[in-house]
Amino acid sequence: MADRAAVPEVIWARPERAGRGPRPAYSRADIAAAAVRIADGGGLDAVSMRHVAAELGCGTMSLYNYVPRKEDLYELMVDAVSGEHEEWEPSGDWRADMVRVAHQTRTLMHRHPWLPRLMSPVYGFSPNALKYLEHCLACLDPVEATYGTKMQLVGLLNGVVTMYVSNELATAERSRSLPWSEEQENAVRIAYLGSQIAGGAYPRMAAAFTEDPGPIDLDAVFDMALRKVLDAFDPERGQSSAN
Amino acid sequence: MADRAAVPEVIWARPERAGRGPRPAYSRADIAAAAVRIADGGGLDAVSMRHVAAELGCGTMSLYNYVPRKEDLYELMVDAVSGEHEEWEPSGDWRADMVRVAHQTRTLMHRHPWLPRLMSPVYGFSPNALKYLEHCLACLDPVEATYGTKMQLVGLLNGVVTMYVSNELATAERSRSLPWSEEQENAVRIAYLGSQIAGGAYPRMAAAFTEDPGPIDLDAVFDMALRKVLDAFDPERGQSSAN
DNA sequence: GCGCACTACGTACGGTGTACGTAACTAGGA
DNA sequence: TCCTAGTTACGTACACCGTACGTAGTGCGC
Repeated sequence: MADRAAVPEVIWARPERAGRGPRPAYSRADIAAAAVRIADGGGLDAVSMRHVAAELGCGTMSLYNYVPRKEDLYELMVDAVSGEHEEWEPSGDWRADMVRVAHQTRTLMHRHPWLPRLMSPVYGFSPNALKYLEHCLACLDPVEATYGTKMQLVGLLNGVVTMYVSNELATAERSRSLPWSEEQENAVRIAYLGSQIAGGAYPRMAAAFTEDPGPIDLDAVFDMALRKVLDAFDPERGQSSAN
Repeated sequence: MADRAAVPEVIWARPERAGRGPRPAYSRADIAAAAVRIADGGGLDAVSMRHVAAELGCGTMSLYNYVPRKEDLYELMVDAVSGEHEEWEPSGDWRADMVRVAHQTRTLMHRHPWLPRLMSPVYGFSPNALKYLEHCLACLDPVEATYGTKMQLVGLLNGVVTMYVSNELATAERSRSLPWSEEQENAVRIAYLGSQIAGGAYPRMAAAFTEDPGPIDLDAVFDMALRKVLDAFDPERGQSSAN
């Protein structure tokens, strides 16, 4: 009725079970799980209302009883995998705890490579996101700072992790929808890059690419970036700006 | 013919003008400009092959002579606006230069709010991206570090800027496609958040939201995050990790 | 037990990316 | 100089998308 009207709605605010009518055949968790299963297996682009409905075993339009818009389906998915975040008693060493949080987020994103693309601050208030944030703030209890600053740290850390994993996954995820392999594409791009650099217009880029990088350890690079960000927020280290 | 075969291709490697046949009616720059115009005006989702072709004034399928896949159209767009990056003679103060670069990127993203969504490392080797990277490396000449480390700094800085602007723009961009206003949606979400917090399960979140934030100055927050990241990379400051 | 709100779902519409076929055109090789 | 192969131009068609709408059937609250 007037339910589909142009009034904003947060999916978490509507009850799973309405008072009247027949009892819903699926729970929100069922739906999220189905969508996550599809995304894990076929990439985010495989998540369509039709596919999810088929995976659930119901008609396409029945899904709209549970999920008013596809955007809400995404919100369900993000919340579901956010629930995979393991929590622990804060150790007292906030840096160690935050490193652990970040690593956990990274492995989560490796397990669900579509997650970075859905990472959006507007999903920040789903039930499991609230739990996660509360846990982060608990880990930061030893830090002398306002909650505003702590939220900034969590946000920046999440952002950096998301960025890093996005980069790690970008080519892999991209090649999923392309009719050629990741290696082929890389080879062509590097060949083109080489031809450009050979022109001499980009001397520093040329130097950067002839420089022996040594063995590249993605994990180590990730760790280093992490530590740098945490260093920047450590109140015990000298700082050039007020917090 | 066998040109559309499953062989990877970088759009920058194919010549704008082929030897044979009639001369192309549009340049790559024309096409990129048309797409950018549409995205600026109607959001990234308004960029469809049909719309761009119409904006150019040609048939839909004619576009495919210039742009083999839509993905390449995106690549054209990112490169085009990357060309708006202004360059300057490095000042010798690399921190100041990098701050300037970051601010420029941010204003660029405010001018083209669809840019963050298209920021992908696979687009990193377009002509204007090469120019941009070379300029960044030139600004970092005073820094004693390998090019690898410098590239990491540029990457991390870009990532942080992208993250920040994404967050700034997320709700605004989202509300573009929704049938209600951003304020309405925010009000509903905050109301829900309040109801959750009132439950008492998230004491720190509750404290964070009752804490008087004072006047929030997005520019100042951005500047602070920026400085923290730069601090972390400054070799003249003590550091807890090898570079 | 009546009525109504809810569930279920088929159909249909307007949009998307793009494969394919055809016609016009032009530059290189004979 | 002419021929022909490769390009440009573009209409048609297909599979798929999100979702508005209408119609049954179901079971709770009054």
